[in-house]
Amino acid sequence: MHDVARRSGVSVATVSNVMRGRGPVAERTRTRVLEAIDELGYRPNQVARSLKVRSTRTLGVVIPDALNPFHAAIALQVERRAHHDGYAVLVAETENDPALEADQVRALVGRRVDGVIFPAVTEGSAIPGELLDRGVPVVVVSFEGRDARLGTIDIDEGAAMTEVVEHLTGLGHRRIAFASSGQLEESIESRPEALRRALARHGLEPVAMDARPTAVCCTNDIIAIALIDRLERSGRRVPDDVSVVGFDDIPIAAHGRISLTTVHQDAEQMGRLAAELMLKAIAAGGHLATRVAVPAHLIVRGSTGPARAPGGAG
Amino acid sequence: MHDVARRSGVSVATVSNVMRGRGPVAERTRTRVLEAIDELGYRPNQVARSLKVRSTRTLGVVIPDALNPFHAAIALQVERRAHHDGYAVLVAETENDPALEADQVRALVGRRVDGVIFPAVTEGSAIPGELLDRGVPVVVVSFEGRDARLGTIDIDEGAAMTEVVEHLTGLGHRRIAFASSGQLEESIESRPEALRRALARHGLEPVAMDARPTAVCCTNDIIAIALIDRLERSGRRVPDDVSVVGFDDIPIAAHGRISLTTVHQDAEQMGRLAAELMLKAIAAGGHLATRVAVPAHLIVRGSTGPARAPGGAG
DNA sequence: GCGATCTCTTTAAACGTTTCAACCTGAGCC
DNA sequence: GGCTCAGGTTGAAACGTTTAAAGAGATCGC
Repeated sequence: MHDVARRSGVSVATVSNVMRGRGPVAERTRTRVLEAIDELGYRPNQVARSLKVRSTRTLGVVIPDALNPFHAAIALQVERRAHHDGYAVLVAETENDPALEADQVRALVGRRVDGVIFPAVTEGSAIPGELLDRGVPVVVVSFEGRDARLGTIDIDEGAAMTEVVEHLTGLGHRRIAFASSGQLEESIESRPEALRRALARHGLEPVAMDARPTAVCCTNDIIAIALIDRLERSGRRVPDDVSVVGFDDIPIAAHGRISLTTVHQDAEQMGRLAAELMLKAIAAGGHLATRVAVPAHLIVRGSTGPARAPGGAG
Repeated sequence: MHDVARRSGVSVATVSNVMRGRGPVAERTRTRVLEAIDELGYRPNQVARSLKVRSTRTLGVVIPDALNPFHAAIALQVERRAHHDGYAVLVAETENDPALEADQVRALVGRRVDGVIFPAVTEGSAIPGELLDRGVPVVVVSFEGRDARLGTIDIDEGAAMTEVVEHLTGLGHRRIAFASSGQLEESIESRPEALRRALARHGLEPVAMDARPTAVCCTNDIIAIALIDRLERSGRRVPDDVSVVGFDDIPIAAHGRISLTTVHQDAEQMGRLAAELMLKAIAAGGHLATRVAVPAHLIVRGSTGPARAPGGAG
């Protein structure tokens, strides 16, 4: 910047003015400065700027697993929307490990991100609260409101699970199980609870996986698809022997050979909304606690079918 | 930091010393400072530090499509490795759009990333060169060396395609096509060329998709899997009517219902290598132009089978 | 008892911006 | 001609760190 100033015979303050487009600057000067800028290939140093204006124009996205297309899609949308407004995004993986999550968030705080988005927050985590205490706006996409100060993209899991249960019971299923990744640390999991409640309304209870369920609901599509593979490799056909339902509706779920009955969520919309909420909160200079609900509904495909021997043993 | 200094009755320089763990500091002082630090919940401002030390400890990862699990896996590994060394990663999506790519890279330069990694670089892009000119180390994962100054994770597509062609011709296929995403802008695509050369060695030439090929090689697994779906929805069975081979070996390819014959690449290893190359280059203070080759080899699964009527018409 | 030598600590100048207040320079006005 | 006033421009102080160089006590040898 000094070089540009020297070369165009003005002060750095003026250069700053033309870069920022504010403050009055004579047309002649402006063009002279602009020339100098591209002769020198000058690119303003955002870190200096960040230091001065106390804003990094950077968002943190804390994601449990970038390989889950649902999470990836949300993160992608956030990135797009953020880039559009001149924000960059720092992604941090947690691998579902609370210690790593804490570590990552610490790093983000150190880097002074302007806000952090959790595309999937773990149930008991105190992290968002800590961020809010530090004055960092937070938006989570989550099943239900928690700390009132944070932005929430709400998905109505209860309603979705009700649809699932009605579909399944309508097909004659009574022994229904819930499946999630083994290393699930009672985290993220509001879903088994939602299922339990929906079943209860039909006088049912979830059964264990080794109780030969005729249908199983999975915590997400990845698990569901893996389960189908496991079942079929061990000789049980889906949906003839057992029905499987997923959650998220990732792209592969619609593939003819997979044809997974699942709960559809609009990841693109959710990501965009999350980013917009965040951007708005930042612009408003504070935590605007908003909650926006997005619908989720069942899509019936080929992985669910009539129960084999309704109510009977396997 | 001033607060910490005041509270513990020392100068900011001393606080800095204890934070950085360098310079001699008396045990008594150190503990006093540490106490003050956590009483105040002080977190050093990395942006100020970055400005001073002229290093942001941040890497840029420029990725065409975060929804492609192969790219996502590489990015993920980079993030892990980088985090391990105290680096953060800024991800930028290009959506295969050169203009957006340029824009994103400009943003990264403005933010003074210490290096940028391209998990998949577009063929004609001048971008890496520009970065190198600015003194920003670059590593690309790519098919062949280009600018000698950049780090390259090399994959031997020629050898892989040779395996593919041998497998296919061994099954009696002679009319073999190549398929890639429609909006492919002759970018990334060294693969059709590699296929062409491998075929030539058997006296064959690729045919067009509408010439009723008996086998088709896809530019990646996503395309291959989508192709299978399209074919089957239009009544042609895979592999009975047409064989399909992919590239990358993303996780779903191994699923029993998909069972895609494909070229396996170790994304995890590639990501890790890319990150390590970069970290090493940064530590060495320059562009250490290294090329590390990773093997890629064919995995035969169920999506390829004997040609129907060898050499004959569909 | 006095300089030399340690060990620990502080002073102050960066790093590259932004921004506020102050400063010019003409022009317009009476 | 002196006044105000507006448009342009600039000086300099931040922002929160790091780090080289200088300082301040102790300790020690003689």
